[in-house]
Amino acid sequence: MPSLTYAEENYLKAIYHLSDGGKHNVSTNDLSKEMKTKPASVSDMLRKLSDKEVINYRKYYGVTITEEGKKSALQIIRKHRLWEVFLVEKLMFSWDEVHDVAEELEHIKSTILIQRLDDFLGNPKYDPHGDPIPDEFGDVKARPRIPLNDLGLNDSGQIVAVKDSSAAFLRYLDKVGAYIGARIKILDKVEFDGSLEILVDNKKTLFMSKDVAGNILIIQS
Amino acid sequence: MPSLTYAEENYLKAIYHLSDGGKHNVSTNDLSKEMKTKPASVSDMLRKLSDKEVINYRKYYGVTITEEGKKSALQIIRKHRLWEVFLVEKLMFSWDEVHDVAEELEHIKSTILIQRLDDFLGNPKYDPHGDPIPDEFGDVKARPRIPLNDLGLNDSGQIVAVKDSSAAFLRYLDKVGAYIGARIKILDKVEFDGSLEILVDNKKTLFMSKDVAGNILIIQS
DNA sequence: TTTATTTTTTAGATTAATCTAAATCAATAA
DNA sequence: TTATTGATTTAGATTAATCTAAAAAATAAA
Ligand SMILES: [Mn+2]
Ligand SMILES: [Mn+2]
Ligand SMILES: [Mn+2]
Ligand SMILES: [Mn+2]
Repeated sequence: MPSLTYAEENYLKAIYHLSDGGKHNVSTNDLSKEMKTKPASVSDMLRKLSDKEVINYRKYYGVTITEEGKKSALQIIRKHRLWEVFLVEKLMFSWDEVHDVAEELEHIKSTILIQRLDDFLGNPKYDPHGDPIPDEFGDVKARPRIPLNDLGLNDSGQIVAVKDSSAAFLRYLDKVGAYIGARIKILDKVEFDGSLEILVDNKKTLFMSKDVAGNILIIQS
Repeated sequence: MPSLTYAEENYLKAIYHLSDGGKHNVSTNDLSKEMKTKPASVSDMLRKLSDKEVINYRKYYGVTITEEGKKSALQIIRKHRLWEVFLVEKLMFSWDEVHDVAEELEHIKSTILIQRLDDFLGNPKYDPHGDPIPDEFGDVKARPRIPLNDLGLNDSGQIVAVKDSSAAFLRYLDKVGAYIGARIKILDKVEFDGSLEILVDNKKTLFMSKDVAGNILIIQS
């Protein structure tokens, strides 16, 4: 694996995410938006990443991630998610507080550190937002997850992840009492605006907008 | 406290240490040696640190650290040492493995992270090398410590810290069975080369060179 | 108290990561 | 199929952290 700078790691991770794990092409403008840098800066960075052979770059046609790049990206994601677990499980952070700190911790370079952190945490399979943690070889246990939106009336399932990990969204979920692991059932779907009424843990009913429901990921059952 | 870059933090910490906590003046060449950079680079950096008012810099006459600078340095040292405790106590690192990783972790910017790490570790007062951990206000519980060298024949005491934290030295101590907390007594002092014979925990006798003894710190008793 | 030596600073480059402004390419629309 | 538009790249700067080589200042030696 080529050695990447801090900034290169962040770009590569963004490319991995925006391409949905390498499935699609990513454009300069999309990256520019994601990274909050100007398109010109992105072009510069793409040349560097291409030189290091972690992406395939054809000028004017966007990028795809290489197999090598995917491996590197998955190691960064692994670190990010393990640190998130550490912060929540051991340091009592709430799930809306961990992202920015993990964004820094993910760049600490030490293989042994991550191995031992993984063991210390009991080799967790998912992070606090329900996202799978790649193993040391980059293998990911992907569960099939669908947006809460896609359930029909009277369907039921379990919340397993969130699509949006912003503090604002997570705090909203805390407030209304939606959490990962919660069992839910669709009591009503409003035609007009796509909003839902759901039953949480056979106990509490909850109204939520289409927008919110689209960011909650479910395993149907 | 002014915000410092990664490199600025490392220089400031070096200045703090080389000046023995602000007691002495530090020269450009000394810093250059410590930081493994050229004197020219040090001069550049001193101007920057001076602009941020963490050091007093008089061209050609070296630097002293300001009160503000001392505070900043102590926060970095606090983080470094807390992370070292974490690595040893929780992740099963040995005391000779922690330094380089802590050197990176100390730069993670998050007040809440350090507060919670401190609590998680049970508010330790000393790091794995016996060095005191400054509290959140920068207050340090300094114990009087003397080099093992300075003890006289039949004097006894307890190992509380090491002066040299290099992996080589620490592994040597592991090998011969000297550790922090060990009770020791001077059985013999060789005039010729300053080497010592000591009794460890009333059990095991140990020979060590003057050089080694000078890097072991003791509280006499 | 001159001269020589050592230390320190300045000048001028380089690399990484960013920016703005200008140029260029590709896709779309007439 | 050409013109327009929007996306992307290139050119030229800037800031941070380093370097080498040269100049200047302080210290030590004669
Ligand atoms: Mn990051
Ligand atoms: Mn996450
Ligand atoms: Mn450091
Ligand atoms: Mn230490």
